[in-house]
Amino acid sequence: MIRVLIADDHGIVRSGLTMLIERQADMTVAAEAQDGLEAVERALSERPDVAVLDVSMPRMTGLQAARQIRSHDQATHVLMLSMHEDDGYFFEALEAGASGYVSKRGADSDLIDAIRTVANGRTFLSSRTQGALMRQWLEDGHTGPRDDLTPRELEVVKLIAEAYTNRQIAEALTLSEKTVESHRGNVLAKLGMRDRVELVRYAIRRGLVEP
Amino acid sequence: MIRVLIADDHGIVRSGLTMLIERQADMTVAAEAQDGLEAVERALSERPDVAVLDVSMPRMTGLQAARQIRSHDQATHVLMLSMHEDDGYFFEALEAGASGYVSKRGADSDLIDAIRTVANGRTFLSSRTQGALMRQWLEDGHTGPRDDLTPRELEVVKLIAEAYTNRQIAEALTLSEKTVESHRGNVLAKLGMRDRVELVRYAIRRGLVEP
DNA sequence: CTTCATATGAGCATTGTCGCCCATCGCCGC
DNA sequence: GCGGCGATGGGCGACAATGCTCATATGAAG
Repeated sequence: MIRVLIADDHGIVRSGLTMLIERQADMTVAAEAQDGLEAVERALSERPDVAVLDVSMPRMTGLQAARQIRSHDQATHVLMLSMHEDDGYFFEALEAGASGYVSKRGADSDLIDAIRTVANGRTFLSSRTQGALMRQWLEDGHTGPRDDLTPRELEVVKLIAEAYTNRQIAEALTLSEKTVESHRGNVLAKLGMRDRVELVRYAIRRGLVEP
Repeated sequence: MIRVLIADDHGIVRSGLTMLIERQADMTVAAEAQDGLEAVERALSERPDVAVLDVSMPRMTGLQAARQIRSHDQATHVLMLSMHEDDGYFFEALEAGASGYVSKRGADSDLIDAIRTVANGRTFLSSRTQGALMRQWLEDGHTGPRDDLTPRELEVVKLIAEAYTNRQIAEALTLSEKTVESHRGNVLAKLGMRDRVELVRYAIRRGLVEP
């Protein structure tokens, strides 16, 4: 019996998913959550085989929740549910430890197949595009490291996205303002961005901070 | 028997809604559609009692579809389904001829109640907030403020969150940079914020832009 | 041992942002 | 018609952010 955790902030969607899963002979819904934080709590207490997480949820995104769950419990496999198949969260989801990525646009059978696949410890991709992307991602040696950014740079980006000024970041990290500017400048160059506004969007996409 | 049309671009959501409705003794799903245009076609051919339309769909939004359906067939009542209860589409939905507005965040029983309510030609509101808004809307003769922000200010905020500089916004809107700064300044004051970084987060929270 | 990445920091010039005050115009409600 | 608000803009000053170049120390990788 595959025990599944459902996390989605839309009650109606949750009901639909639950009915879908309960209709399968080999699956049962172990818990439901209506936001990311609750998803992490329920995942750690219920220890389901599969956690189905919506990408976008209040309090904590699906990406952040996936990181939390995977870092505490490798036995729970994460299946990410997204609105659009072409959104930018695909790679981030894999880096956050997700074993599968399914679009809500897909058929319900896709979701069921995906749950069975990731429950067995394998990886599920919902579209051909993503299959190609995945192969490229693996070939590029992205198997271990998760970032272009160094830990220090990540810290700075996080604070920038929290609306800290360079000076405030310098104080918070006990650095010179100049050093903060260096890190920020290096990050902008690495990501091909122009200003902190783009960085904020990046940080939110990556689930580094909450909107 | 209440005959229902389901229109949503997310297959998994469609399945959930269909199961939910088919489980009711007095309802049946007469048709499904995966975008707005198809929703109009199916509504006009099947003439369901209730058309449940997602606000955001490809090819034609739920709002446009509602207008089309209502202008051709007053017998079909439209129930609008939205992602967030606080999005700006509430008033527009009513103006487009919707008889009800339900958030996907609500419980499944809300949706079922809403379908029965609008099938009887009455109006359904899914949340207390919307009840209050509705009363105000009726009292004000639908001059309802959906935000603290004026339309112009919303435009500017949107562009700020898209990483436009003041100068670029001025060009895009054919304005002076000074005017853009005025709008931005007024918005910052209204929302009690300090800089554009906070505005970006606000805009993303509000769903004005994608991260 | 040398090379490379990371972290740290400076100087200087340019551009962007923000706060504050002000003015005009048009529209709407009383 | 008066008063308020929204949209439009100007001016000025202070501060923040960005670009560019450069320098140093450290530790890991070769």
